[in-house]
Amino acid sequence: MARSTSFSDTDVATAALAVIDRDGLSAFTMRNVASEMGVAPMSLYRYVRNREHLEELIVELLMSEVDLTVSRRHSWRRQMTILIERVRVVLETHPHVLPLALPHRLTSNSGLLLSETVYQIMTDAGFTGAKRERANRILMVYLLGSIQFELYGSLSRIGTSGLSKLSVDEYPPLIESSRKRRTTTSGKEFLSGLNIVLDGLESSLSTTRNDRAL
Amino acid sequence: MARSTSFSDTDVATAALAVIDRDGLSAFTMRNVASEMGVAPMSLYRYVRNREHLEELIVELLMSEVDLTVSRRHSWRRQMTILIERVRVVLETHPHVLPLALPHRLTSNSGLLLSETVYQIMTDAGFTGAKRERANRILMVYLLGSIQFELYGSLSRIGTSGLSKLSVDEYPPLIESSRKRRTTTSGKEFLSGLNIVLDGLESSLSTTRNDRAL
DNA sequence: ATTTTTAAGCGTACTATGTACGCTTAAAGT
DNA sequence: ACTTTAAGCGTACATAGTACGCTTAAAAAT
Repeated sequence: MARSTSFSDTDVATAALAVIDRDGLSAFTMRNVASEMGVAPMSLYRYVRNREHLEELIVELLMSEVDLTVSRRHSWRRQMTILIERVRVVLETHPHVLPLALPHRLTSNSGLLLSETVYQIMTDAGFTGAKRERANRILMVYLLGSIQFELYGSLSRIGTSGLSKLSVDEYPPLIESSRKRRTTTSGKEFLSGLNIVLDGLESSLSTTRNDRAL
Repeated sequence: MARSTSFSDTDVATAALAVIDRDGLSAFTMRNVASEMGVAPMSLYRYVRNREHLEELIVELLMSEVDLTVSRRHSWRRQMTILIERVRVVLETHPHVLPLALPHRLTSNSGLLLSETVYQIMTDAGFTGAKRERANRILMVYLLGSIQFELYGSLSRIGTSGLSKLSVDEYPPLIESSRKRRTTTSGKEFLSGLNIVLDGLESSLSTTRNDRAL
């Protein structure tokens, strides 16, 4: 009965993501995103309720980039490794978004789908009841913690060497390069650590009681 | 040769922490903190360079609350459990500060001391070289991830706002799990998960190769 | 083709916040 | 009492989110 919308949720999120990837998180303002879309600042509010809503759209877009299909022919460990590694890769591709992604990941539909997939793999692997709950939690915790560790851990190391006053947003190329230098290493560390966690989970699968003495 | 300072770093951080604990993170503004200290907004800048500096002071204060002394008579698992649990308890006591604590934890002196203590325990436990690095990383990752998970991640916390829009048919296992989470204390989950991680680490201690087939 | 309807698009403006600048003044040492 | 230096702060500005309401384009109805 009236004009149709010019932008989809994805369009808006894509524009915002472009701004963040290009100019850093501090450049993520409603005004900049609107400018990226070629509209006036207030026009953006025809598509999002507020900034937080826009953040949700961004995370939704991000998480939807993760391919959730895994062949069931693989062992559950391999399935899990493939899946979690994919998330890590996607998030590492957009390093500046991480501080947004963490708080919003579970309110996003795609985030829930990821959890759901992890859950499914654990179920097929034979985890049930409390063990499944715990396994699911540990895996998400490991994923979250690793991402966090890479993000702030490596940056603060730079800071120690005398660049601490530089913010991520002010010197994106510097941060970028240091990140790339560490990526292959951190990728190995990530998988190695994941294996340890999977070891622990695997042994819990065959144990009757896990509340061993501390 | 002139007037002496009225406030120490700790004084300032304490005031800021009081504001955050009482009124939440959104109330953490330079003006509010100054008001809490009984001075004008700009007076605060005699004690901190900027807001980020103040954030560092807060985290420093927080982490210094963690008692790092652990009896070496205990097994390394128990020592580690005690230590990490203490951190969790402290952070849980100031839930609103978490979003600040995560980015700043490694720039804080106390944060580094914690890492060192963990490192010491792992060394005494017989971890060396790459295994020790990995073990240390995994433990910090687990701690960070768990805190993050409790803050943003638990589905029960999202409650109505996040899950209500999802039909039960779409995500049955997740709904089921969020129900169970309400009955379990996060502390128990935390320790249970930590045990799994420690299981994995313990087995890595006796294994020559950990790059098992994926 | 004309009219009607409804939302797209946006100019204006207000609020909250961080903080630069520079003046005033209190207090510590002489 | 005097000098010195930083504590304390009033003023002011830039940035960012966003409420409000007007204008207008485009789709539906006639």
